[in-house]
Amino acid sequence: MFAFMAITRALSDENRIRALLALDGRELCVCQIIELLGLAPSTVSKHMSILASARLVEGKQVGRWRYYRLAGDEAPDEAREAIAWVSKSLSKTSKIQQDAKRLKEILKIDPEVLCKAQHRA
Amino acid sequence: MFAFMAITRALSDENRIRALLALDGRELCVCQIIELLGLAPSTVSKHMSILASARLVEGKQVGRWRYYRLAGDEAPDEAREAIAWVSKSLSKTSKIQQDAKRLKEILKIDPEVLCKAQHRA
DNA sequence: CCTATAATTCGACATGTGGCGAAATGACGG
DNA sequence: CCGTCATTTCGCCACATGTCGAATTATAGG
Repeated sequence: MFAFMAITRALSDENRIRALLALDGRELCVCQIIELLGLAPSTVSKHMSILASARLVEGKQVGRWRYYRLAGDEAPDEAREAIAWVSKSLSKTSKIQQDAKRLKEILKIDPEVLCKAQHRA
Repeated sequence: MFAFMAITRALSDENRIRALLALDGRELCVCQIIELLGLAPSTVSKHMSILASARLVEGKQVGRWRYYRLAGDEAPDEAREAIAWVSKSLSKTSKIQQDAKRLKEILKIDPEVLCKAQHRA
């Protein structure tokens, strides 16, 4: 029940939903999610840690970068089912499609360059 | 997206989840839900209206009483899928089973008597 | 080592939310 | 109509949460 409520609370914020769906089919570096959502790094970091606590996503450290991806087989059923439900319900909506489009552009940028640009802003 | 977020926000409170699952397979009068959750009538009323706005439940007025039941076929897919997911994930947990047991006792009481008892408390 | 830098943690603030009790609403029975 | 009573609405309070910027941590590369 506790674990389940962690999932529903994690899903109750629109920016977290957008971050979650951005991870559909790929890994993303934190700075790429920052770019997509247009929020402060600290805010995005907190959102991702909430998603990770709920076991909806997993993070892995690669050098200075941290990559997140959707929870895989080792995650609890309820988490994977939640992801499926969210994805099915929203992947066709205009907001999420717009994000997908914007993400394509972001992925073209070398992460190195992206992070430095954020540092200056 | 708006409608979807209404669902996830509705599901992000434990008492609302308990109320939702209590409606699995039956209609309940507001005073019965009040009794189950042990909250003030005004609080329960608000919870139910949040669930209803998200189209997870429907209310119908019968005389002085208002009955709620789970959303049926006319509800959006995402709402019905959410209910299925919640039910599948939680119906076997001890908290929800306890609620089911307690609900059986509550259903034995004449609603008329139940409401009056609450009025005095 | 020392600097630069990606990410997180911390501290502060505004806003949102769950809770209650009191007052309002609406429906039934005299 | 008028009182009774189930429920909702309103006003309020305590607390949770989203957000940011500043300070901190950890890692790569001179």
